[in-house]
Amino acid sequence: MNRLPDPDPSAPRAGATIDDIARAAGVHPATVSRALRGVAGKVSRDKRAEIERLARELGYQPNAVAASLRTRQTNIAAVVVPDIANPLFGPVVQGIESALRAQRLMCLVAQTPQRPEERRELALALANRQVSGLLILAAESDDPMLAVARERRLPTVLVNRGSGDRQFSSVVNDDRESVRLVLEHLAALGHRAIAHVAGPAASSTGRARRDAFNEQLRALGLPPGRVVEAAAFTREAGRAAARELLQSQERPTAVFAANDLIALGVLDEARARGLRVPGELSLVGHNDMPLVDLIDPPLTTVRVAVEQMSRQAAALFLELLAEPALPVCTRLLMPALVVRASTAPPPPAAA
Amino acid sequence: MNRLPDPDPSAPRAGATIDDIARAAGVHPATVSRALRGVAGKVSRDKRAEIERLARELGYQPNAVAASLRTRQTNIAAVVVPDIANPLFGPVVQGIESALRAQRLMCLVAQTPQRPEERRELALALANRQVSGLLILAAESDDPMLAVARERRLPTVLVNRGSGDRQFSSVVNDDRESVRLVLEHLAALGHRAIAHVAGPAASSTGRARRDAFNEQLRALGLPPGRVVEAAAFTREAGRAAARELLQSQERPTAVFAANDLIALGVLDEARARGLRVPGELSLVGHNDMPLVDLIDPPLTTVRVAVEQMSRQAAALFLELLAEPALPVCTRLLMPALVVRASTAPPPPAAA
DNA sequence: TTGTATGCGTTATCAC
DNA sequence: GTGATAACGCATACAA
Repeated sequence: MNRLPDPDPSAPRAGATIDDIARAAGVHPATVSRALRGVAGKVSRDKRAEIERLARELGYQPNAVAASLRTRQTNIAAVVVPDIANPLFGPVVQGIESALRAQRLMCLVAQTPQRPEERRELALALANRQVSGLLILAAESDDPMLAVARERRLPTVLVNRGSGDRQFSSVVNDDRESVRLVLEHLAALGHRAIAHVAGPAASSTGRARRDAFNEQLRALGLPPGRVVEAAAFTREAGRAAARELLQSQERPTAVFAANDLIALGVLDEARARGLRVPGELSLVGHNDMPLVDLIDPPLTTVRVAVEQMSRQAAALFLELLAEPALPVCTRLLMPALVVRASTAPPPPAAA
Repeated sequence: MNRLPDPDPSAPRAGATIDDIARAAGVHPATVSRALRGVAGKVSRDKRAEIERLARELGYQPNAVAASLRTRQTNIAAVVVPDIANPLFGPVVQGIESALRAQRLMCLVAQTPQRPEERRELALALANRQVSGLLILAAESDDPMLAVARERRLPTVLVNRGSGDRQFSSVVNDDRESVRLVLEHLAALGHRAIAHVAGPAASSTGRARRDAFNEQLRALGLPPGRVVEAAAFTREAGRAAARELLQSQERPTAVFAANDLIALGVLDEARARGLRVPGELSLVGHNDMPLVDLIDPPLTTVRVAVEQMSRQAAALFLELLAEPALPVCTRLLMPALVVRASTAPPPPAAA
């Protein structure tokens, strides 16, 4: 015999189960289960009422873990994000959570570990918890998490990064368009010496924007621009990268930063060197994160359709849950240039 | 008989269970369980090795849901937060998640619904999923979630809001100290007509800062200041509240906003009215959120010990899990004034 | 419409 | 050390 006295010997309060209700109502547990879940046309009007009354009376609360074990579904979405505090990812997660919870899905949120091994472990842990699927923000290329997703056949949506091999559905900003908008704007102002502070090569957006940068420069008939790589999408990394860029002899007249944070770092460095922005140096960021409209000077940047991104990601995820065999698809989001005051024509001398 | 063909008739890939391994190894499932969990001194060296080998070979992955059902613990912490995208809460959640995952706890993150009824439902849903406990950010007073936490005996930590009735442990900024720092600073600059744009009365920080405002004004021998209430902790609400404040005849010479977002709204409104900040109006925010150092003018504000907050919240939560009967405790975090350029002496005429 | 039987995958107790 | 057994709480196929 096993009365399971293990977990807690003090046995605070049992908490009624379906069996308790069945006993009280003089019916079989199966009937209670059906009644409480409102299975249509399967339980008589009065019995149902009685069962519901008793459930309320006994303070019955269903055990979702037990139900999950039986039905093999948890209704939990795993959201994996590099950094919740990031001003781009935060809003995306917030949008995803809202959309998903409206469909009765809860979100297990985990931050992406650095080491590949830990990433793999994370994905495995998530899979072992039987999550319904994965939403991965800013996955890196060849991410071990993707391998796990494939092995375990987890419905997966990539957000803000495409899968190079088109193995997973994704929702991403159209980075080539972003870059085109920026460069056209700078070219129209008269800039020809344009540099790019790229994001880490490990990130697909980092690579995509860098490639597009070179490509669009050519397309616009501009000379090749210098590219330096920031070690991360942070203000500090941006500043470090800018140091290299701004101390050289042929200083660019305009800098396109891979994201706003990096742009702020560039701004820090320009300030430190006494360079006026935009007088001596034009600066463009990317993402239009909150408050960049209030800094001095208000930052010209590219607005990513964050709301669309989270909406579409959630929608795609739900489709995938409903139809796991759904063909892989990529949804491109159109960016918009937001011209503010950090860009101006180049100084006469340099033009 | 029931082979449970219900969930998925296509039956993609079984996925080995403990029983499969037991069969393959010619031992009892219980032994496999013990071996795989590394229960000390309970299974022979060689049998364990063999079992581990087979587990690897069969690609065994434990089903955490089943284990949770049996052990009655999920190792999932529920983090409830008004808005993940909020520049204060985002970092707090990020810190909590990091600290908790280091202890093998996953975070179910949910955003606080507006309606009390929905809040109650959320808390119930969380409890029904058998989460190990709750971390609630910015709980409102008389929050139905707290009632559920009590009823269901869920280990609960309140973050950035105290529970009025001291029923729950909490980690909060010392708001009285915050206000003291601000008012001393403004008084030292020579301000006497100081107003406060308060947060919603429903929030404990809103109330706490407002009360402290009146109290500290008296303590410093300053005349009572006007208080207007913003409908929410947002830039828009701040602007709306400021409208009321700045159009009146006896305009204050300094405004203390309940948080930075509200302060930005006040700044918007001041700008719209052609008021120079800090020349004609000094402005102080609260929280020192990212980028307020870069806006024009750089905002004088109060820095909340965000990292400490998440660290302590996680630590307190873990203590509570280990010892549910832990006496209720409140951990106060010391704020720091960050003086930047949005504050200056009042204009001569008004001084 | 309701009851019966069984299993989801794991772990704890008890006896050997 | 190991096996046998019995749950954890719920939900379904099937029979009645």
